[in-house]
Amino acid sequence: MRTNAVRDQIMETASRLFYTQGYNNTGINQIIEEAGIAKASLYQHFSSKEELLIEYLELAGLRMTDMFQAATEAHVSPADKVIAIFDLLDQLVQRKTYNGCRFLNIISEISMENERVRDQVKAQKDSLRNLFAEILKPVRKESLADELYLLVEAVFISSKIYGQAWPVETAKRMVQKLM
Amino acid sequence: MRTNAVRDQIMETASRLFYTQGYNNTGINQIIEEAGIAKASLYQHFSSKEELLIEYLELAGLRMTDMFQAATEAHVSPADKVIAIFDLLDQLVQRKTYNGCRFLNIISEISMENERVRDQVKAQKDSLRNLFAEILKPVRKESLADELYLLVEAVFISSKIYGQAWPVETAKRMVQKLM
Amino acid sequence: MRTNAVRDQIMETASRLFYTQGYNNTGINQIIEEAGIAKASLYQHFSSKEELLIEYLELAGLRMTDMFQAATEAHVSPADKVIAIFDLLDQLVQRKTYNGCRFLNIISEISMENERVRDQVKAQKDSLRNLFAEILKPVRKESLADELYLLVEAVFISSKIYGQAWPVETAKRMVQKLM
Amino acid sequence: MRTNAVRDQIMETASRLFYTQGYNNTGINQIIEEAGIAKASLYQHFSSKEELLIEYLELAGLRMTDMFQAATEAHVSPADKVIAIFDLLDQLVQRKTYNGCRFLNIISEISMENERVRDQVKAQKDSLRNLFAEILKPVRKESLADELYLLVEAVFISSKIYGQAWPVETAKRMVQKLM
DNA sequence: AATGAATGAGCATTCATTCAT
DNA sequence: AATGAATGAATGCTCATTCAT
Repeated sequence: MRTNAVRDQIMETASRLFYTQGYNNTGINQIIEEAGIAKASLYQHFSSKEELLIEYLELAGLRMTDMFQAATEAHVSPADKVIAIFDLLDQLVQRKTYNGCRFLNIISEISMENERVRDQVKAQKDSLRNLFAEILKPVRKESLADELYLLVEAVFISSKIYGQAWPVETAKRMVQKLM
Repeated sequence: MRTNAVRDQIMETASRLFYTQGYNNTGINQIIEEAGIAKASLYQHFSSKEELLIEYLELAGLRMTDMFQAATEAHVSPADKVIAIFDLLDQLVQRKTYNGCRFLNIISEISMENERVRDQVKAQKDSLRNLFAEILKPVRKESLADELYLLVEAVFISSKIYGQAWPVETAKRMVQKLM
Repeated sequence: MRTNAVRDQIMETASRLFYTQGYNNTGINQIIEEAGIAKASLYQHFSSKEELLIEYLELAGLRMTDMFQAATEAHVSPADKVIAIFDLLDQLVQRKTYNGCRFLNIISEISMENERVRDQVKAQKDSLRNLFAEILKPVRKESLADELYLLVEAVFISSKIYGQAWPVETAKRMVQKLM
Repeated sequence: MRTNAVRDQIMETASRLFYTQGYNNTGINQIIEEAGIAKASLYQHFSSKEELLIEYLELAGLRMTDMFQAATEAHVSPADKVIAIFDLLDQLVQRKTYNGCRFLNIISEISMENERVRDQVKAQKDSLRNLFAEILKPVRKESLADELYLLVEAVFISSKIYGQAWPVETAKRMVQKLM
């Protein structure tokens, strides 16, 4: 699969709109208009709006996984790696453009019967749980992994609700206690 | 003001559909069809779909607050009260019909610029945080309140993603550690 | 038919709204709301919205005829009577609340196939033509009557379009020439 | 930009219906049905019903202006040109399909607060006043222009009310007197 | 005489998708 | 590969009118 400028442009536009406005609130017309392409061109590259959604989740998943992975690599000790992840999280949720976790947003918009979407979300969340598990394996604290994972979810969602710093700060304190 | 059967029937139908399918995926047409009433009858009782949403959130908020409150009242010690809340949570998220927290679902569907909805969600979440704070006041552990709140959110959302028991069980273990 | 406060209140409200907003742009709901009565009460007094319209035209016709008649009575000579009519017209079309002639407005809103409405409009316009004819009879200038009538219509409609004084002033000049 | 058959078909249908039934009494559904197209196709060409109205007025304005202009061109003297205009008017208002002046009909249907519509109407009427003014300039009788304009309006509106020939005949007699 | 509740038909508009070129 | 035009189905909402009390 070669790189394709038009396809990338569509994906980039759709991603931005899906995140800032939500999937259901974003129409095909807005996507093609802001991407500057014809409607039929979109359907040449993506067979349906749902296909666009799946790929959006794939892409967002890769990027998010990379970010978390990268954040840990500058550190050696498991504790420092964990802290680095929560520092990254801190940055993410305090951005002005923060509008919640892409995956948590989607599962509230899409019926849970939609297996493809649900699997994408699960896969992404599993990768985070695995990251924690691998970090904690050397110190035999794998059982902590899902606890930390829960805190990440808590931060994602409550930061969106309140638009304030206390949720991530509270979570960080909890991390200290738990480790 | 007598009870109004039609109005209640509309609200009940809308509530069920908003919860099981989501707000955006539920059309007025489906509501009136399943409620067995005429379209104009719906608009006689609710001035808009958004009004229906607001009242749905109000109602759900009252019920949820009552449930949590009631769960604590059978117990005396703060620790027992807290445990009772997480036991209730356990029951909720393991129901077959569980489809996430109504409030977390909505904030992912509705633009955050919608102040009325946002305020409803915040109010509901604040009431939970207050409940924890009041429970913990006698033992001077108010600082724990928001930590417990975060765990509740984590359980709500990750239970929806995974449809499994481990998130709530993990959270309960964390509660033990934290208290 | 005794006087009836409720009925009069409905008629007064409907008249005001029909004139300021137009017949089609005025809903039954707005009428009953602003009149402060129940919907079924309106239908107790008027069998349909069209009935309301007919009576509105009757009432407006009576008032308008009276006004023109009254304006002439302070004068003796036909010329002065005619001038008095155009002076009254001048006042009417320069009011801030002027929104065109009620009858001309209606015939553009209602299908011409509606005989009842059409007859009301014709009757009103005929009464004005007759007034001019009777004024001019003593001086054997009945043929002028319809010319003056045309000028009145011209003033009504062009004043509405332009919202300025020149149409009525121009018409007055024409009257001088013609007499 | 090629001619567009569908667009023209929509415009033609809308024009016919707006004229014969009025703007408010013509629904989008009737337009698409009689034009034989899908609803979304209409909205591909016209962004709203109001847009359809504006274009209808533009088109009608061009045609009307052309007709009046053309009527004068066969004549040389100002007097003959003026007479030619009233002869054309005579033809127009005596057509079986005559249902009033499109512009006068619209201003009674649409709120005067609608600037776009009001401007269209004024522009059309101004063009007629200008035509008279230019015709009369060579003989230094520009002051007559608005008098003649008023007579045209009077003919338009009273012909609609009565559906008879006397209004235009009366107006023609007045023109003779005035010139 | 008066009412609040209920209705069927209609409104203008937008949706994701497909077709012919 | 790319397009503009076309579509059927659905959207949320309003209309004038009627009914049961």
